[in-house]
Amino acid sequence: MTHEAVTRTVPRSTPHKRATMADVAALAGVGLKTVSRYVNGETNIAPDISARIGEAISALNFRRNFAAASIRPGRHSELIALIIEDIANPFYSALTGAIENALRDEGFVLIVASSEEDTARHTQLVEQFLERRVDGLIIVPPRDPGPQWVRLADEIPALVLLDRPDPQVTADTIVADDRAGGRLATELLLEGGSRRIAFVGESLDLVSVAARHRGYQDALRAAGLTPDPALRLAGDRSADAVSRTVHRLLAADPTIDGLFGSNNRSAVGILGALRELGEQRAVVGFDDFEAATLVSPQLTVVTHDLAEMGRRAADLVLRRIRGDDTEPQHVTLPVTAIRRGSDRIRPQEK
Amino acid sequence: MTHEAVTRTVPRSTPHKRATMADVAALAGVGLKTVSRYVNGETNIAPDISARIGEAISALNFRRNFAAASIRPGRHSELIALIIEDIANPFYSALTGAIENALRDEGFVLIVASSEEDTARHTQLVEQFLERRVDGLIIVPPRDPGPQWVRLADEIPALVLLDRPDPQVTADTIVADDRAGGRLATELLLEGGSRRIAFVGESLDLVSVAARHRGYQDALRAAGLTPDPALRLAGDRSADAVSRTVHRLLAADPTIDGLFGSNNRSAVGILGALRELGEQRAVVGFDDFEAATLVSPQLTVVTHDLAEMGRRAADLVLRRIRGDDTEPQHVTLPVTAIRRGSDRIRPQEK
DNA sequence: CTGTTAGCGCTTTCAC
DNA sequence: GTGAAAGCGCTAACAG
Repeated sequence: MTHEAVTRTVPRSTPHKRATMADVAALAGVGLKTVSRYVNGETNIAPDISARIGEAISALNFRRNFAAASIRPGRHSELIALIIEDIANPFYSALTGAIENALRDEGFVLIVASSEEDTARHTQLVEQFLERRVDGLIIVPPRDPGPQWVRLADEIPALVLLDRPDPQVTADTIVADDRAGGRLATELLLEGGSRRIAFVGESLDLVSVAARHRGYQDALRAAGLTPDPALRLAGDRSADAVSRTVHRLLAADPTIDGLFGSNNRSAVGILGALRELGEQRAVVGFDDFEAATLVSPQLTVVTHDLAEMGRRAADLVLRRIRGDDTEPQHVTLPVTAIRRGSDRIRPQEK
Repeated sequence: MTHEAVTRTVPRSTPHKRATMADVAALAGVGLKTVSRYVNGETNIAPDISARIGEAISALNFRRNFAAASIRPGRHSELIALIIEDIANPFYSALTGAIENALRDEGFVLIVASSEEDTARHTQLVEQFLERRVDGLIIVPPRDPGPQWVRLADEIPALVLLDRPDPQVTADTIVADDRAGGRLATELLLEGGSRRIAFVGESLDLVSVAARHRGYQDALRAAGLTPDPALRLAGDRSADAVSRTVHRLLAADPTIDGLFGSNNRSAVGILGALRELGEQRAVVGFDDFEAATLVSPQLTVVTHDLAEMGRRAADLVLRRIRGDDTEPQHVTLPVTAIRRGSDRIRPQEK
C-alpha cells in the first residue's frame, strides 16, 4: 500500500514525460533490444530477465510509443480511415459499426470523417490521411470527387469504394444490387395494385440512385406501363425537402397511388408528407430503418445488409494491406424485400 | 505532358517507397531544414528557393510523414479518440458527427471505437489509444469501467466523460439534466391526465437512468402520488426486450395509463408493444429520434441537444490539450420538452 | 535566410 | 540469449 502511494501518477496538469524503452532498459539493467523483444512478445528471453523487465515496465508505467515504432519503413500504421457523406446520418451507423468491429478484431484502428459531399473537403481529407500514412481507406465517394481524384486515389495503399463505383479508379468496390432492388420495390407496388407509381430519390447523378431508377423503369415496362417523367422526383437531399415535394406532387396529381422512396431519407419524407396530409398511399422504401416498423401500416422495404457491406469492406482492405495484388474485386450485394404491409394500400381504403 | 508520363505513379501492387524530405532537399539542391520550413508553412524562404522546393515536391509526389514528425517530445499527435457504447446505434450518430466536425476544423482527427459496455474491451481500447499517444479521449464510460480505470484515466492527457459522471476520476464531464428531464417527462404525463405511470428504462445502475428515475419520483410525489415499484421496469437493453416487458406489464395491470420511456430504445420498445397490442396509452420519451414524428399520434419527448454535447466535448478536450489546467468542468445541458401529442392520450380514446 | 548537427523512441542488423 | 550501433523521417538548436 505504501507502494501505491509512491506509484501515484503526477497530476494531469503537469504532463509527465512518459518513460521510454531506454528508461526501462536502464532500470532493468538490460539492453535496449531485450526490452524491445519483451514488448513485442518475442520468446527468446531468459525468465529472470523477462521478470526484471516486466517489473521495470510497471514501475515506470511504460507504454510503447506506437507512432515511433511505425515510422520504420515496411511497418504499418494499422490505421484505416473511413470517409462517408455524413457520420451524423444514422444510415451510416450500421456500416461504421461493422467496419470498426471487423478492424478492431485485427488490431487496426478506425478514423472516421464526413465529406459532406464536398469535393474540396474530400480531397483535403484524403491528403491528410495520406500524411498520416493510413494503411487503407474506405470511401463512399462524393458525387463529384474532383479532377485530382484519379491521381490521388492511386496513392492510396489500399482503397475500397462503397456504394458508388468509379470506373476511373483502381479499387475494390462494393455496391448493393441497386437495379434489381429498384425493380423489386416497383414490382411489389405493382403487385399491390398500384398503377401510377412515383419514383422519389436523390440526384440521378449518383450511380446508385440512377441504377435504382433504371430498375423502377424496368419493372414498369415489364408490366406494360410507360414511365411518366412527371412522376420522377429526384434531387431532394433531406427528408424535409422530399416531404414538401411529395406534398406538391400529390396536390398536382391525386391519381398517384404508389410511391417508391429510393433511399431512407426519401422514404421518411414520403411518410411524413402522407402523415401530414392524412392520406394513405402504397409506399415501398429502399434501405431499412427503425421507424419502418413503428408506422401504421408498417413500411415495406427493399434492403441489403449494411453490416455485411461493412464487414466485406474491412475484409477487402485488410486483404490488400496483407499483400493481395490480384485484380480489383467488384462485389454486388443481394437485395431482399421485407414486406410489412405498406406495399398494398389503396387510397380509397383510408 | 511528357512530364506527366514520367510522374505516373507505380501501380498500387508495387508499393512505391514514398519520397522523404531528404529526397526533396537533394532534388531541389537545398538543405533539409529549408524543406522542413517550406512544408511547415514558414515564411522566411527566398522566392526562388521556395519555387524549386515546390517543384521538387510535386515531381517526387512528396507527402510529409506526420507520424515521424509527431514522435518529437512536446509535439501532439492531433489524434482524439471517442469510445462509446456502440457506434452502430444511431443514437450516437449526432454526437459523433458533431465531435468529428468540431475536431476537423482544428486539424484533429477522430478515432472511434465501441466498448459495447464491456469492461475488458474498454480497458484494452484505452491502453491501445495511449500507445498511439492520442492527445485526448472522449468517453461514455461503460457501466463497470473496472478496477484499473481510476489509474488508467489518470494517464490520459485530456479526458472528457459524457453522459455518465464518475467522481473517482479527474475529468471534464458533460451530462444532460437527467433528473429535471425525468421530472419534466412525468409532469407532462400527469398534465395529460395519466395517474398510473410506468417508468421504463435501462439498468438503474447507470447514473443517468437513476437520475431520470429520481425525477420521475419527484414529479409523482409533487402530485401527491406514491411511486409504485411494480411500475418500474428497468434492465432491458434492447427495444425488443422492452417491448416484451411492456406486453407483460400491460397484461398484468391494464390500469396503467401512461408510460415514460427513459431512453430512446425504451421509447421504441413501448411504441412497438402498443402497436402490436393495438392499444393506446400516453407515452413520453427521453431523447428525440426520427421515428418520433412518424408515429400517430406523434411522440412527445424530453430531449437535449446531442450535437451541442458533441461540440462541447470537442471544445473541452481541445482546451485541455492547449494547456488549460483549471479545475475540471462539470457541464449540465438543459433539457426541453417537444410536445407532439402522445402525452395526452386516454386509453378509452382508442 | 540557410545548412549542419544532433536527437525523438523505436526496430533492426550483426556481432558476441 | 543478448547488446552496441546504425538509422527510420522528421524537427530543433545553433551556427553561418
